[in-house]
Amino acid sequence: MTEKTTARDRNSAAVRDAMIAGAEQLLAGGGPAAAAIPRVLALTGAPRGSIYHYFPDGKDELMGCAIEFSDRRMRELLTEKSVTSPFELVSRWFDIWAAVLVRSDFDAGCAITAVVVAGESPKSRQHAAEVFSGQEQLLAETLRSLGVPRADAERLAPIMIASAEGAVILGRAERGTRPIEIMRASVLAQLTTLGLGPSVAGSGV
Amino acid sequence: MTEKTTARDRNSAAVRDAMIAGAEQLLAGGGPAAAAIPRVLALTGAPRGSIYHYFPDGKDELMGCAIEFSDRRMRELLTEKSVTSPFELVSRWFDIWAAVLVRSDFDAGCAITAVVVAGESPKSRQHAAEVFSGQEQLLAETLRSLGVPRADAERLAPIMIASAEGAVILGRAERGTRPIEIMRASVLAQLTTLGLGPSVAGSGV
DNA sequence: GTCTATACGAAGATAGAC
DNA sequence: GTCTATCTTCGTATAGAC
Repeated sequence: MTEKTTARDRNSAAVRDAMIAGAEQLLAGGGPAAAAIPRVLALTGAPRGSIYHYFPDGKDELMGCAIEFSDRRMRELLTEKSVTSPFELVSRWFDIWAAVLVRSDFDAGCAITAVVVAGESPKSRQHAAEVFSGQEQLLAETLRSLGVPRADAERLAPIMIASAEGAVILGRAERGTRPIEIMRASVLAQLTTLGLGPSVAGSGV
Repeated sequence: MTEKTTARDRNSAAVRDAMIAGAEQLLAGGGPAAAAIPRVLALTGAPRGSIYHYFPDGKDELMGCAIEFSDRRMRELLTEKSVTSPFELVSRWFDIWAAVLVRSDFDAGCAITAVVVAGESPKSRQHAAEVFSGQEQLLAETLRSLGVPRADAERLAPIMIASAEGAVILGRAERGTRPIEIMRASVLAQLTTLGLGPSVAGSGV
C-alpha cells in the first residue's frame, strides 16, 4: 500500500490477470507442458515482453499464480450464493465441477491436480499441495458452520475433494458427466447416512 | 504365432519390457513430459537404438504400452489371491493404491490418470479412456461375481475408481496415506449401507 | 539390433534496444 | 513496458554406418 494505483497500473494488472487466467485455462486442459509461455501469450494476446516483467521467476511463478487464481475462483463460486445446508453445499460443489467439464467440452479438469500429477518443479507441487489443503479447510469450516459435527466435517471435506477430482478425471476420459453424477449421489448418500440429509438441514430437532 | 521364439527374441523382449516398465514408472511419477525417451533410456539402460526399433510409432506407442502395462499389473494384483467378498475387494483395491504411494515415497500415482490429465496427443488420451473403461468393467464383473446386484455393482465400480484416483492425488499432495484411508472407509461404509458389509459377504442369508 | 550423427522444432531464460 | 534477438537446453524423429 505504499504506492499509488495509476491508470497504467490498472492496465498492466489487466494484462497480468489475463495471462494468469490464460495459464490456468491451459494448465487445466493439458498440464504444465500445455501451459507453455508462448501458448499463454498466443491465447491471451499479451505482449511478449510482459512475461518476465510481471513474472520475474518465470514459468514457476506463472503456474503458481494460475493455481491461486483457480483456488480464488472456486472460493467465489462456492460462496457467492449463501448455502443453507450441507446437502446444498455438496450439490453446488459437484455442479461447479460438472460445469468445468461441460463448458470445456470435457477437455479440462482441475489445474491444481494437473500440477500435482505433472508439475515441473518440486516447488510448484508443494504449492499445489498447500492450495488443496486450504480448500479442504474451507470446506470443513463451511460444513461446520452448517451444523455438521467437527469429526464428520473433517472427514467429509477430503471426501468431497477426492470424489470430485476422481470424477473429473473419469468424466474427461469418457467425455461425459456420468462419473460426476455418480459421485455426487455417493457423497449425498453419505450425508444422509450421517443424519445430515436434506430434511435435517438446519438443526438437530 | 507364425514365428519361432529364439533366445535372441526373448532377450529383445526383455529390453522392450524394461523400457515399458521404465516408461510407466516415469509416467506415473511426472506425466508424459517426465517420461521423455532419453529419460526412459537412462533409467533402464536400454540401448539408444532400441526406441524406434521396438516402438516404430515413437513416444505415443511407448506411452500406450506403458498404460497397458499398468493396467495388466493392476489386474494381476487384483486377482492373484482370490477374493471372497466385496469388502475384501474394496480393501485390496485401496491397499494397492496405498502401496503405490508409499513405495514411491509419495512421488507417483496412476499412469492412466497422468495421460488423461496431461496427455500429449488425442490418441493417447482416448487410449487412456479405454483402459479406464476396461478397469471399470473388470471391477463391476468382479463385484457381481461376489454376489453384488447388478445395479449396485455398476455404481460401485466407478465409485471405487474415482475414489482411489482422487485419494491418490490428495495423498501425493500431502505426502501421506490419510486420503486413501478416508476414501477406503468411505467406500466400505457405502458397502455396509447397501447391505454388503463384511458380515454378509457370501449370501443373502 | 544397436550405434552415431544429425535435422528439426519447441521451450525457458537473458540481454540490450526502443 | 514492450520489443527483438539470442543463447541454451531438451526432446522427437530420421538416416545411414556397423
